[in-house]
Amino acid sequence: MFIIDTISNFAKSVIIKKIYMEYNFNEIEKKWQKYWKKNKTYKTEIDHSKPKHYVLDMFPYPSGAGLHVGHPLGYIASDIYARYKKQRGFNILHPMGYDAFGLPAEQYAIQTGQHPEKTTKKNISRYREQLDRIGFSYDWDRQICTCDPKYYKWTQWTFIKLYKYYFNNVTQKAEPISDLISKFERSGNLDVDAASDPIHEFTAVGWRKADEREKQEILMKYRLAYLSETMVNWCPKLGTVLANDEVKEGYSVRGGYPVVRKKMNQWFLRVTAYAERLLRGLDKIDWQDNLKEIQRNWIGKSEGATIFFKIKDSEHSIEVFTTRPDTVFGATFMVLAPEHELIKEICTEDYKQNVNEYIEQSFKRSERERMAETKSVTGQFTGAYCEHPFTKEAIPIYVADYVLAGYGTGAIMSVPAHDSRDHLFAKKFNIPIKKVVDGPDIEDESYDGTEGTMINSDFINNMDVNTAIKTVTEKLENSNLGKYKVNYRIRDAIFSRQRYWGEPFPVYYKEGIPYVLDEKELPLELPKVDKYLPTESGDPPLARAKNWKTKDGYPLDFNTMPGFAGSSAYYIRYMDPQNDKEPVSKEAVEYWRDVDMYVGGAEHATGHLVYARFWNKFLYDIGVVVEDEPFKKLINQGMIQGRSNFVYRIKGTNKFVSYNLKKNHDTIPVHVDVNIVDSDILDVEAFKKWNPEYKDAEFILEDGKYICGWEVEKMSKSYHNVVNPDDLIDKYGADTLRVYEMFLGPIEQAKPWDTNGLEGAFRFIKRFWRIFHDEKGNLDVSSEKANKEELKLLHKTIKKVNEDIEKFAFNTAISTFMTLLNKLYELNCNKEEVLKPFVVMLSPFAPHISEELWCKLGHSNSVVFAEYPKYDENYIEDDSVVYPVSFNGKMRFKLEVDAGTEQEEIKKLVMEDEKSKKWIEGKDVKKIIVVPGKIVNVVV
RNA sequence: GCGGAUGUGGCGGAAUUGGUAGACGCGCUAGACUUAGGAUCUAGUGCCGCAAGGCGUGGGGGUUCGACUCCCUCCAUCCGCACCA
Repeated sequence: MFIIDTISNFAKSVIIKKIYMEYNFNEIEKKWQKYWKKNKTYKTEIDHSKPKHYVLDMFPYPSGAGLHVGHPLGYIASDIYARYKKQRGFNILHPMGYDAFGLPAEQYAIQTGQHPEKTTKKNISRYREQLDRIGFSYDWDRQICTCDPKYYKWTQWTFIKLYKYYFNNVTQKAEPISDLISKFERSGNLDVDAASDPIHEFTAVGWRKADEREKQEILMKYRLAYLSETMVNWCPKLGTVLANDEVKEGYSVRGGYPVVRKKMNQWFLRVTAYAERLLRGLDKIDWQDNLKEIQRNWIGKSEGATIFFKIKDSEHSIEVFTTRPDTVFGATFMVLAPEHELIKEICTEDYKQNVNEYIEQSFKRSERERMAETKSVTGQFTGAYCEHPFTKEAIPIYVADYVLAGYGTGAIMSVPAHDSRDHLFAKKFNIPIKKVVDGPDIEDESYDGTEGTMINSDFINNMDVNTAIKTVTEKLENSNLGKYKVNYRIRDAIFSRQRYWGEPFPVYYKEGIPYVLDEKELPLELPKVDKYLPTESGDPPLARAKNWKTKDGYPLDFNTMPGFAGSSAYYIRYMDPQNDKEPVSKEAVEYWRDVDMYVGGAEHATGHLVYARFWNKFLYDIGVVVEDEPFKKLINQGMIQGRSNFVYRIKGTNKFVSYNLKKNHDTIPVHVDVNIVDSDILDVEAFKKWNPEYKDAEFILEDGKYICGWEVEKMSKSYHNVVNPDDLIDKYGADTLRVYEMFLGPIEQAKPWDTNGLEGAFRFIKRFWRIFHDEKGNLDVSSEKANKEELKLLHKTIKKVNEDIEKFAFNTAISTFMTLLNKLYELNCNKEEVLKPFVVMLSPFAPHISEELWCKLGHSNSVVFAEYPKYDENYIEDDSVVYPVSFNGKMRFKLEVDAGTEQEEIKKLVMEDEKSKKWIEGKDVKKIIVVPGKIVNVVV
């Protein structure tokens, strides 16, 4: 007790000190973080006596802005899971690293001339500081960093392998190019069924006659990493080419700069070769269904047929792909994509000018424009006709940009009666519409369905659609007019970037022909350049490097690899990060195998998660890894949204009106820094200081307070709603932050951040601390045996928490802890028999306080190594059951009976009960339903 | 347009397999201890109603003794893909 008769700062500081004496999270957290580091508590080694469990976070790009509270959400979840699994007897691999190549550092380098490595290193150490304060159980000795030459050596190594392998469609796996060469030498490419660019057939003689350049050109069409000229998404502002998924609505995803289409020579990865395996692999892995669906969509498999339409008065034919070969008799015109190579050849003199103009026009239209006009169709007749494969009728050929060059064959047979876009086109150009599937009227709208029988269709008349598809396809194959075909929407990934801050290609050019370096020469390190910009002649920044040549003097490639190169196989390097002889040792990969639990953002659904699966499958084929799929289970954490606060400025003044009074004024909402708002009440003085503009601001208050409005938005600097974890840790401690982030709601769901709620988690942690102590702050734990009720509570908690952690439902696990703690206070229970297992259970969530209490309870080893409490169902058996008794489904009262009471007996008890009378009065009891252990329902 | 998800108090969210809707927490109200409290504790808190009671899980309909949960339909919000032949 202390008596203070005047208010003084001294008194306050004494009181604050007292609170800190109770639970000084600052000191405790620092102490244990130091302990973990010193004792290498989280060091992981291969241990064949234990089952392995690999828990992985998507590694971050270390941006200059540091972490906000949304970033660690997934890390906290996976950390809890990893710590829990460890206490359950697993040997845990739980590493962290950095995806360190990337545009922002390079942009910064362009602006300041500072080497991106320098900024990257600085950002990494800032990230590390922030991560360390949250108390993660990473084995930092395994840290990797994609921009480290020791790491990217293996990215380059894999590229060389991809270059030296092709995909055999028959075996459905990657095989060495050298095997392909021996096949060519034996019998040309006649017997080869491999993933390749379009290629003409050649014989063994043809192969042997070819010179080096021709041979290399042929091989290039088969390699899994290949150089090819294509239309690319060129971003002039960034001076680089972007992959399709890096472009959104005609603008770059990073930076938001315009993107145009341009023809260039680029490195590609033949991802399409693995399309079927990428698709089938999804059935074997435990990912959220919506995510698998996105990937299926992305791969875009469709079955159908290719059909050749012979062009009149020409050698050529047009190959089309269709999923509806049954409608072939309804094809009344053909459409080629503007990029189609045959257009120039077949176009007649009369139409040449119009066609050329149309093509030019459509090239000019950006992706965005093309998308905006999906309702209208444009096109141009070429003057040419082709022949229907069965009826031999003449069919006009059009060019139109609703047909995409990159999908199927870039040409379609148009069946206006049964395809809505074709219908639109036919109407516009007055082309006949021929109905071939019996069904709804097709005058105003096409009938795209597959219910109905064939009409006007020669040999398939009266068949149903599915039989017709089969019959037509067979006929096409038998008469060499076409064949069965599976088509995929997924495209090969462009792998070159005209940037500096990425992995250099281990490629040199000899007489213009590309060759890869010998593996022994890796890593090929990034050279120094004077500027991080393209050269005056438009070459990428690497062209500025002095002596950018092999030791024999051949020029090296100027491109660097894209962001997904370094992130595609990082999980493998964590298994054996220091190995400089091979990507991963046999022993390590055979022990750790694959990632058991992968946690990260859903924004990588189509990028990283497709490329990494592709990359892994290739490494599997060449025997580097032992699992075909890299990520067995995957959880997407939802975004944490910001909760913005607003003040309402009366138009044309510097006067602000409180939220509930604003309707009386003409106001504009202004974002205000959430850090000067508490429970939506504005700190008026802080507001005045916040921005010089507001230093003379006036306020119209309500109840003496200024109430702010609020809205859920993205967490962003520009909305002034960013909350920094460091500030919260200073104020509440890391354990509170961890508990609160998990308590917020289901991990997969997007949810708004609200700092006010943090108090609840803080109270829980403080109450947890206090139950171990007396008023003086001394440890006070009873060694008395726990009674039946207490044990029942404990074991119910163990059961529920186990179930919840296994399914990543941390929010309900925490509320279970809160309930247990509340009950223990009610029961006045501070018995070690209950509290000890409680500490162990809570330690994955709040590791620092748990370590401290564990230590205080007399343990010399870290709680990390403690055994997880075992659930015993004998403790939770009840002697009696409380039945909710409902009448017509509405619960009216509760009835306690002994466990094991017969149903008939329960019915009798209910009917005899005083409280029942009121509800039965004047009505007939029709039926009584007793669900054992659950409920009684009386139907009246 | 196609595909997917979500909709529950003032707020974040619970609810096993169809069986007590609103656990747990925030906020709020009242009180206790206090010179004081951004500490702690106690009680209350879905809505309407003095009460008895009634109404309540986006709207409407259905199945069932019983529906947040299953079925049909409509609406809203979010995400992914976007002329995919």
